[in-house]
Amino acid sequence: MVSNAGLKFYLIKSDVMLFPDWAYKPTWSPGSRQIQLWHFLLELLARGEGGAIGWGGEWGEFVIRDPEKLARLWGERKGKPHMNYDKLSRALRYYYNKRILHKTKGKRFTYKFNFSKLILVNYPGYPPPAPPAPPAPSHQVIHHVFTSA
DNA sequence: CACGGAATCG
DNA sequence: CGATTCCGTG
Repeated sequence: MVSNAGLKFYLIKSDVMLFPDWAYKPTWSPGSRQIQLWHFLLELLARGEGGAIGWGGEWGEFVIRDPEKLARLWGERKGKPHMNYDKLSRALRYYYNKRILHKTKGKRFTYKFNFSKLILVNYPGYPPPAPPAPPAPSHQVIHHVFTSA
């Protein structure tokens, strides 16, 4: 992992993933509030932990390989020992209206992040006035994905 | 499994 | 507000 100009880069299965700092808050920031579910999912995905959850075919798509294990992990993080996939998935469904996630229909346990909307929802000041970064060619494509609506 | 209303909580 | 809990419906 490499930090640079408020952005973090993660190497995952030979793909370079980029998350803005605010999007990668495994712990609670200055505001000191509880971890959010989609933060938690990005955290597991970024680590490429592989077991419970992993990236899917399309950009931003992910597949829950072991739903009950994921629920158990999530429950541990939140101190909810009775967490299960039924309840976790309800929380995911609430993300549909918030435009953070949507379901990949037909594909079991498969959802997809709306990365650009994620930025709008959680970082109202986006995009920053001056994004003058002279990015390395390898990062430029991905940076563009994030900055375009 | 997936969806979404409703009540409830911290 | 962002879940958690519970549950009826398809």
